[in-house]
Amino acid sequence: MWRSLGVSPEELRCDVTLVCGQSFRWKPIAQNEWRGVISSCVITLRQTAYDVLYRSIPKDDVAPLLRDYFQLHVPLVPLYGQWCQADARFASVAPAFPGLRVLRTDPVECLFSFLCSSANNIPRITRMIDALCRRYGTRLAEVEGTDYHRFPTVYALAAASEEELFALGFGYRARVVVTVARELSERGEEWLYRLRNLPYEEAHDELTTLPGVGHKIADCVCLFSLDKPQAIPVDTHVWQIAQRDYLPELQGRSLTERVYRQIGDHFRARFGEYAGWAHNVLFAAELPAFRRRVLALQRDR
DNA sequence: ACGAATCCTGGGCA
DNA sequence: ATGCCCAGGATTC
Repeated sequence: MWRSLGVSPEELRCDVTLVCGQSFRWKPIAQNEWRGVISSCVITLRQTAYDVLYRSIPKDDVAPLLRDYFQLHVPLVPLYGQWCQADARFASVAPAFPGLRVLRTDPVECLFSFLCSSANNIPRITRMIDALCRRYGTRLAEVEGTDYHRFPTVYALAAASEEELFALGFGYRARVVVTVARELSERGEEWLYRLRNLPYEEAHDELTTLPGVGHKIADCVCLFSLDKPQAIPVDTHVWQIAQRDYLPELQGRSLTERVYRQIGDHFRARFGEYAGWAHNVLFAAELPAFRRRVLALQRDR
């Protein structure tokens, strides 16, 4: 039996939000339906013309969990209005991506997901995370013939062997995952959760003390799981966007630490407190999987 | 401080 | 078929 989340498509659209590389745990199971795991719940979402509906196993009423996960306390429509005012370029792509929110994912899940992201692509990262959960995560339920697992704890990952992860197809990331898991199990998982209470810059710098975590991954974890909406992860796509649309004087330069910071500062100055959310829309418009939407929008004008 | 090579793998492309 | 390039990067030199 479906329950209503009571949120309009302008405030939340699942189609892009769930599969644009913030979380790698959602799978489309039918037209306008997705299934994934949040915490220890297997959740099914259905987008309708007026609302988002949900079902969950085993708990029934996971509305509070979902409202937190989608950060529904943040009104998105006014932010889109503000960003369109601030930037003509944003205004030209935003209509193709209504309701695109930044998720509030679990920090452990977020960190290990992005440790797998280096020199990689979204479909493959999704497969790797899937393998990781199946192998090291607690099994939660079987739904329609598919097993769903909780994301592994750092302690489970710390007990894994590099060889085994390599065999699962992690490549050179196998070592990074195991190393960070062992370091975090010594510091305790709480160390990571406590970063939510620190200012953005401090949380960012703390994260880079972990081996294999540079600016980009630190910013991903800050934005998608640590309540730092001003964090701007500059990946190759954002680097392209910055050179092409915002800071043409950077063309021909390379993405050094200084340049990285300069790009983030530019976005923060332009888009304000929730710059990371705005950046996420521009980023999605750049992904191969969604670029057609932008083209279609521009054709219709 | 900067730039380049290196690391696993899979898909797209010439 | 084969080789090359690139994909949500960090590290080393």
